[in-house]
Amino acid sequence: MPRKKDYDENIVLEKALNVFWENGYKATSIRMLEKEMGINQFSIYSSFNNKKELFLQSLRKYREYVKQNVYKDLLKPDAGLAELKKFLLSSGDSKSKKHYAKGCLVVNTAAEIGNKDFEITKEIDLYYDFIRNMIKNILLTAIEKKEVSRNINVDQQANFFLGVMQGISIASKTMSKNRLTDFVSVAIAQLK
Amino acid sequence: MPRKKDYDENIVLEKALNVFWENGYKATSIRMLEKEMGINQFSIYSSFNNKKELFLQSLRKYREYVKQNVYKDLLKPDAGLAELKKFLLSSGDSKSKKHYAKGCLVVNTAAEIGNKDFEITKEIDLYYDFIRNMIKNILLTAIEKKEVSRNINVDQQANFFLGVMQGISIASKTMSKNRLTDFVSVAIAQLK
DNA sequence: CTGTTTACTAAGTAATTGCTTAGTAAAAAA
DNA sequence: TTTTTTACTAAGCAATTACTTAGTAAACAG
Repeated sequence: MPRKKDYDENIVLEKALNVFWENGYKATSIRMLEKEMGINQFSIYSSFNNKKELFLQSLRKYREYVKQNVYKDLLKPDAGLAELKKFLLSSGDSKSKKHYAKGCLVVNTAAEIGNKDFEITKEIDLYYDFIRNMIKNILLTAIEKKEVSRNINVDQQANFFLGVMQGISIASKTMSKNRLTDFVSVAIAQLK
Repeated sequence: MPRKKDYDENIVLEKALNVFWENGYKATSIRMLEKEMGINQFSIYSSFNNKKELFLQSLRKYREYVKQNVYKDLLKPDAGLAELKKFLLSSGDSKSKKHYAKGCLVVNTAAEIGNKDFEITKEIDLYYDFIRNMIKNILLTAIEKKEVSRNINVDQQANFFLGVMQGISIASKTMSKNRLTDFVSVAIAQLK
């Protein structure tokens, strides 16, 4: 019977995800991936077929990652206006931690590849669906908790905050914390 | 005395701008530029020094371009709430015209290069300053015209709409017209 | 005309791109 | 142990990358 793989595909995929996140799709070379994933090119191709499929799998892994990390608090069933506020206001702080903000991998990908590749666009859509749904649930909870008016249009507001989050991802790369806070504050305040 | 150039540097720069706009910085090769600009590589290098400087000049040209085209109506001294509304609501329509939306070159560049290159970041900042200032003037006019309350925080609102416009640029690449309209409608409605 | 200066064409540079292949190592069924 | 199957290393592939260089063409002062 065959020899066993020396590496865990899940672990090297997460490392690949981080290289793509740091550099973007085009600017990430197989040699960079080889180095960061800690395996030979041959192994990359035997496990992930080609660069694009490795990227597609990275996008899927990213969705998993943010659910368990970035959006953890927002996904709790009782998350309401307070959690949304806290999350958005802290979105600008990532810049102070690191030398520069990486932004959201999906937003970066939308900017780089947009609607040019069908399969990549499908992954972008899936990510947006996830965000939109999460926000919708938060708003419904906020209504239950009487934190916001019953009269708000939940779907419309979910699309608004999805757009705002795309803006934040870009803005956090170059804009100052104060200006980002202005942006987010107005977005939240309009919920009355 | 020397021979004259066979091409107009202003014209070929505008063509270069469009190649960068369509493909992004990294994905644009000198061969592509050579072909679209209609001149030999030697001429590109003799006029623009290297790829990065050609890109920096393209970013400056882009600012000129949008002032004379995209933001023309918004830059009129009497532009107020009506013009802002009209502009934002029509931002999503660019998608219906073309096969896919190119978005804003500066937003695409912010996503691709972010804060990694000092000179490029400087150009991004200059563009944002221009947008922020334009919005501020529109809001001041809108107050004069009593279209919005005297009590709004003009600087804060300008940063808000700057963020919204970054969101629109990304969102217009993959999101549907209806969802974009939701996003923009809420952004405008909060001005009361 | 001649001489000087710059612009052109076209070929070439080394380095890097995504991907493959030839040869060897290891795991376990027989 | 032998055989089969897959995983590894390392070298190699053609194509493309940003950029240069050698040689020729054109503009015009003298």
